[in-house]
Amino acid sequence: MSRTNGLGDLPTMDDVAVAAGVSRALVSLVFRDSPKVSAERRERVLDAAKQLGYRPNAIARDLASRRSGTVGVLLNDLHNPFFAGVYDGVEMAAGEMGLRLVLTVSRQRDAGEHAAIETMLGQRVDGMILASPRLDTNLILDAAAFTPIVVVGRDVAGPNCDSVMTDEVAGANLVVRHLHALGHRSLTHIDGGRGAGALARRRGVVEAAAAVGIGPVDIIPGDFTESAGVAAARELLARPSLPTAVFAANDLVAIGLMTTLEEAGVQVPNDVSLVGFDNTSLAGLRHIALTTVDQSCPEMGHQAMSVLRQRSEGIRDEPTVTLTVPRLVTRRSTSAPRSA
Amino acid sequence: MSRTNGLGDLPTMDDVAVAAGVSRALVSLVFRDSPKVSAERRERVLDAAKQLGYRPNAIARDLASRRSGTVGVLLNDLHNPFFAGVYDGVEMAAGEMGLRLVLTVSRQRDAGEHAAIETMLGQRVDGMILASPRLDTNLILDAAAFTPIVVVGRDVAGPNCDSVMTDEVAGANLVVRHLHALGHRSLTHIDGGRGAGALARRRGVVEAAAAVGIGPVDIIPGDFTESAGVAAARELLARPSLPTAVFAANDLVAIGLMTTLEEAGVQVPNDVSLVGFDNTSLAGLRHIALTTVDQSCPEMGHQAMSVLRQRSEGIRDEPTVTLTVPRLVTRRSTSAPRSA
DNA sequence: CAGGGAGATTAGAGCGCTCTAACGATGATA
DNA sequence: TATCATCGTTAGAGCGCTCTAATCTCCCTG
Repeated sequence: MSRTNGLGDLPTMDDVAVAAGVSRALVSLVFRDSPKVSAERRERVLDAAKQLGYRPNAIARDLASRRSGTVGVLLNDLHNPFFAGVYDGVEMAAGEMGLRLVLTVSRQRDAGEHAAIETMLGQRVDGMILASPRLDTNLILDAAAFTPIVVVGRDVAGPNCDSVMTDEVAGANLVVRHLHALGHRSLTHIDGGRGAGALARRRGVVEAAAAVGIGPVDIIPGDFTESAGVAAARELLARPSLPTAVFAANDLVAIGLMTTLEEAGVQVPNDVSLVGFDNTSLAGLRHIALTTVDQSCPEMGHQAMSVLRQRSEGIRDEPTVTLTVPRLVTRRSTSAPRSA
Repeated sequence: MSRTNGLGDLPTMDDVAVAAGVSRALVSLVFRDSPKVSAERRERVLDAAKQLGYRPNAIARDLASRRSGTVGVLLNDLHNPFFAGVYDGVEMAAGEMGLRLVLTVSRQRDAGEHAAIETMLGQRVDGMILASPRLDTNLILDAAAFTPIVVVGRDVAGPNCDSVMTDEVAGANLVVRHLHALGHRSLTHIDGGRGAGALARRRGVVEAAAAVGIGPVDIIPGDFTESAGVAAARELLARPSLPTAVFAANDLVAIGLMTTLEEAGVQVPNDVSLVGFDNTSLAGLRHIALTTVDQSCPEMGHQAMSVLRQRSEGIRDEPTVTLTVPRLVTRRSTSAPRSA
């Protein structure tokens, strides 16, 4: 993109000022909705602006005012409805607060995340919300030295950096108790690997299982993608016998599992009960009907914006981790084990 | 977000210049990777910059250089995987061309779209890609007076404005011929309403149906959402008899239909064959297995960026509509009608 | 009618960078 | 030795706005 538009130069505030016969400062006041402009002048300025097709240059405004008025939002994977949910909440809160948002997508690559964060810092965003980043905690904290950061879905609290996430332990507890109540006495967990919150989730599963007396949890490594679910299913199918219940790292993984298992003739939930995490729109599809944990993505997004504002207004000082309360959503992918 | 970060002021290029004992102009050259800087000076500057934690201010750079180097991308609905696909293509092309992207999401509201476009114009983006906008054509063309625009999924060609979309007529043809070949002799179409491309799609359906001799197409109004599918299904269920085949405006609508029909005990495809459009990731889920039309979202996104670059480099001058070739993806939601 | 505000308007100095034109130093050329 | 490119470097004028402090009106008060 070498030239801008081939349409000549756009009118500036000075042009409007001349056309309206006032000073540039007055035009500036008009466009910032200042109450100290007389109705008559305001109208004259707006007329002139419309006449010229003037539109304030946000770049110049941001430079002169030394603040961008924007919050950067980093989403990891546009294909995962989890992020759409989080973004909904962020956007709603931003609207309430009159903030602009700058969205970037890192496509699940660490390098992409880092580059995206650097770009936002260069943009001088007034704050950043990182949704389920995979990036190294230290690199995130480094960035937090320049602008307040709120991380969603993972515990990265530190100086100038807060977190908003679900109470993973409580969530895992809900799942384990649900399966236990159905009669399951063993459990396989597909791990989320380096995905945000995966560690806490796994720890929660192990603890909860121990608490209700379900033997050592069988853990299969994975990540947060559908293909991890497919891979895990293949591994399970290669074994002499299937587990009665599988708790996947998230919905996407669960769907990969479900698909692959059913292709192999395994019935869900008759042969294997399946639980996901996130309660994405996918889980709710009647055809999937996945039992899962709702961590209220929009609420997390909304909270993230609130925390960010509190921090940048100085109300908040100590690093905090805000936990949302998870909720079990029971659907048709879980039932009593065949043996029971 | 009143104050920036409470961390004091960030170092500027001047600070780096002083620290390195050179002029600001030289520092500027270094950060723009100019070949005319001696290796020794370059290193000295980079050292000083690292020392100070300097990061170029993109806002100032953009203002001084009179170009933002960014392309604005407007996505309608983050929950529809269609947009994730288009974005993938846009991002890939932007990466190849070394352009920054600014993403905005309008959440299916016309007012949101308009505001988002205004914001991007204020940002002085070097171009805009609008994915399936619902906005009035004239408003889009107005915006095109300020910066080149490429519209994806809808025909809005005009001065400084191009379109990239699937050959809707060909797509509709594929579907109609597929259903006809299976033995269907009547067809119901759920319309996409004001959604991008819906008009062309409907026209294609009607024409193709006439061409193969399938009677007048039964058209039910709707839009591009899952709930439109639910509503359409309710309407169908209220009738004395069901159609043998339904072609939904897109995958989301088809899924809404499928869910609601099956809840009512109707079997897909035994009782009703169902076809979607977009070949989103949802359609491919084994549990959905929706026959649909692939319009290659990433390819459209990629093409959109190419067209945009051609236009801003002046290679392209006449408004053009680029068509991608649709492809029928046959899955389990279609079969011969019961009567056949 | 002087004095004092309150309200409306403006001058002017930046914000942090880019970019053109000019500069000094160096070595090649005549 | 004077002349001239060439290369690396720099001075300085903006880019289009914001924002503080000053100014200018107009009206009220005593």
